[in-house]
Amino acid sequence: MPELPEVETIRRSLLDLVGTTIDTATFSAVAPVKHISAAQLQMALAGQRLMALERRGKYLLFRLSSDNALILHLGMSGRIRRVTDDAPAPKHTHMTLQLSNGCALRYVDARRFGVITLATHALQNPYLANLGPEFDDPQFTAVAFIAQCRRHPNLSLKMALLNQWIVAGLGNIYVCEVLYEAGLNPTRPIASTTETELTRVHAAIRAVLTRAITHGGTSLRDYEDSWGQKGGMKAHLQVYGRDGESTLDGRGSVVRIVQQGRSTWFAPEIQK
DNA sequence: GCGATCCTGGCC
DNA sequence: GGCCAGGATCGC
Repeated sequence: MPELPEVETIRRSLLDLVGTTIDTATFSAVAPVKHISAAQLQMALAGQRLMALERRGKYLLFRLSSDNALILHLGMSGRIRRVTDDAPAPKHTHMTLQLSNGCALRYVDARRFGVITLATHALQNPYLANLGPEFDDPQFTAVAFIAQCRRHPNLSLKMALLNQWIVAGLGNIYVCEVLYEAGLNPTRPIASTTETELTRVHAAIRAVLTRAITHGGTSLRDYEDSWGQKGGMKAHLQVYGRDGESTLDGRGSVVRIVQQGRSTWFAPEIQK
């Protein structure tokens, strides 16, 4: 479900918990814990102080006093909720962190496409190993972006932005929005694009993600931050989910196509 | 590259 | 019952 802006919004909603200690960590029998057993992870988390909360692409990183980091990915349906009472855990609660301030964090993920894992110091973890740069990294320049794109000439623009190695954090919503803003057809292969066009894509990535974070992400169905607050970016989407309608700004009409099994929305008259 | 696959749930 | 869903990996 969540892309970079949603994960970033969740991260910010958790920042007041930095400095608290994880008293206990418990897992469901089918928790999507990877590369370590739930029992080992439970031991690695108990008694740990939460030193910092970071984000890498769509991954949320809980830095621990042991120098390890708890890594969470929310997949399609993952949510993180905080609770201060002892209300029963909702269905599909796969991890509960009981914190020293009396608050508990719940990781809820119906489809279990998410990931719960542990990284050692320096964030050694296979899930983070092949991630591309952050969109706001000073080293993520238009020149660097174009150079990475040119290594994959056969990829369509849609697929190039959706994989996580050219730039990290984009998902289906924001890829559609970025390509609308750049005025490019999502089916265009990288090889057919000019430097100018890719420079526009680079600028659009930065603009769209920044705007989405400002609005607290996009709540289509069930995305909320850890307080249960929905994001307001949906009201600003130009093309995503609007097949048969006009773009939000009224400049064109939106169609839906399918690329490698994923829906793409775009406005053919505007995106060439 | 492309489709299949991992899952559950909501909607038509 | 069928289709769709904010993701990513793994085959051929």
